Amino acid sequence: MMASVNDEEPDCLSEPHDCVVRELKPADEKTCIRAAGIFRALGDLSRLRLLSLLAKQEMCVTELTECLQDNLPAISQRLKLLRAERIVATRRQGKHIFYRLADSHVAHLIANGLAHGEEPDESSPKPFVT
Amino acid sequence: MMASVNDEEPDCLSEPHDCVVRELKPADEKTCIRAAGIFRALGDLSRLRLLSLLAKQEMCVTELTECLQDNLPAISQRLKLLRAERIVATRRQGKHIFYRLADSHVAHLIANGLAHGEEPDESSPKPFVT
DNA sequence: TCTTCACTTGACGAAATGCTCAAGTGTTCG
DNA sequence: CGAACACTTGAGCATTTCGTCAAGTGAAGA
Repeated sequence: MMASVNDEEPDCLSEPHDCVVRELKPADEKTCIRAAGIFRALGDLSRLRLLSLLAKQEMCVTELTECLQDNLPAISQRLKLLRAERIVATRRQGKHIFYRLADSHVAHLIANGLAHGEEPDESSPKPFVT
Repeated sequence: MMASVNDEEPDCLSEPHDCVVRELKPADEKTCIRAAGIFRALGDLSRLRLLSLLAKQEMCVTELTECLQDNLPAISQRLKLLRAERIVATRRQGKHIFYRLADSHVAHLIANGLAHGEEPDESSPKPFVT
């Protein structure tokens, strides 16, 4: 079950090359967990499409359904996950529930990601098979 | 197989409330696909930890293995995926292969995500069950 | 050339994820 | 109150994804 950690001293490290940085630690664990959760939530095509709409303006579920041409429970499930990650926030108005991006930080993240996605590709996009 | 698109006119839209935005379209499809791919790649705890190291400095695979206390094939698989998404780039130096973040855009995205992850949580983090 | 080191790849099983359908909540209006 | 509307939730299934082990590749040095 445990990952078999490489406890043998590799020559690579005992016999140092340019940079030996064995002491360097990854970012704080909780921070990573939270950030990974956000990225994972953004890392789904259907959810990102939905968020690209909410980045433009607040919308209710039925409107999202209409704009995305998808069925309502599917949208609702996605919104539920996005709410759990606090990427979107809600507001009730009568029978309608309006969704919006939770904060400007999230909005920037999405805008930046989409901006990067727009960049021209030198080589092929590579759909990556595991 | 096809999503059962809501082709009935919902009262919600025929009888407009504050904003009726049925014409609003999500961001360009290719852009979304590419962006979602990047976000998905960042949205895994192990990979994000790895990237948080590369955000600090270029490292070879063995060094990453040491810093992350994980086994080498696992790291290599993650790097393969990150390379496919062009999030990291490589450089060969003798027997070593050094990895670094592919560009500053990606670096910003990671930095922003981690910064957001650091923010204090008002309510519970909610590990979201599907 | 033959070995060693550094790393990559393929294959397979376990776990997580996403969608769909059916049923359930909560709000408004007659 | 009771029906209609807007949405949420639960369960089950089909994929996708991730880690692990074993085998493979490529550069460097003896």
